[in-house]
Amino acid sequence: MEDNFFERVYAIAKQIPYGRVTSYGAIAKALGTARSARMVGWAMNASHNMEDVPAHRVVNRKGMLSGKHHFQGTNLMQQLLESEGIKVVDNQIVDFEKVFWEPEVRDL
DNA sequence: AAGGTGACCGGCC
DNA sequence: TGGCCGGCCACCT
Repeated sequence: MEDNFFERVYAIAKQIPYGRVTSYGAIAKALGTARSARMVGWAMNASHNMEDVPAHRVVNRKGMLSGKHHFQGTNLMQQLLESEGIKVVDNQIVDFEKVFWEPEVRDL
C-alpha cells in the first residue's frame, strides 16, 4: 500500500496518541503540503479500508466532527472519542485545544 | 487529456 | 466559529 499520498497520511494518523486528536491541516502540514489539507481528508476517506488508521481522532481545525457523517454510525465517531476521554458536544470536541496533538514533522 | 470533486484552511465581512 | 469565497493538490471518470 505504499503507493501514494495516502500512506503518508496513515503514517501520521497512526501516530496520534490515545485520548488526543489532530486536524487535517496539521497532518497536511506534517506532510509538507499544508495547503492541501483537503487531500488529507480525501486520504482519510480511503482510510476506511485501513483499520489501523484512527480516523475518528482526525477532525477539522474547529474541532468539529466534520467527518462523522462518513462513519458507519451517525454517532460512532463521537462514541469512540468519548471512549478515549474526549468530551464531544454537538459534533464539537470540548477543550479541543487541550486534546489537540500536533503530528511530528518527518522529512522523508 | 480535461474537468469535477472533496472528511479543508485562511481571509474577510 | 456567525457565514461566504477563493485557493490548493491529488484522485477519479
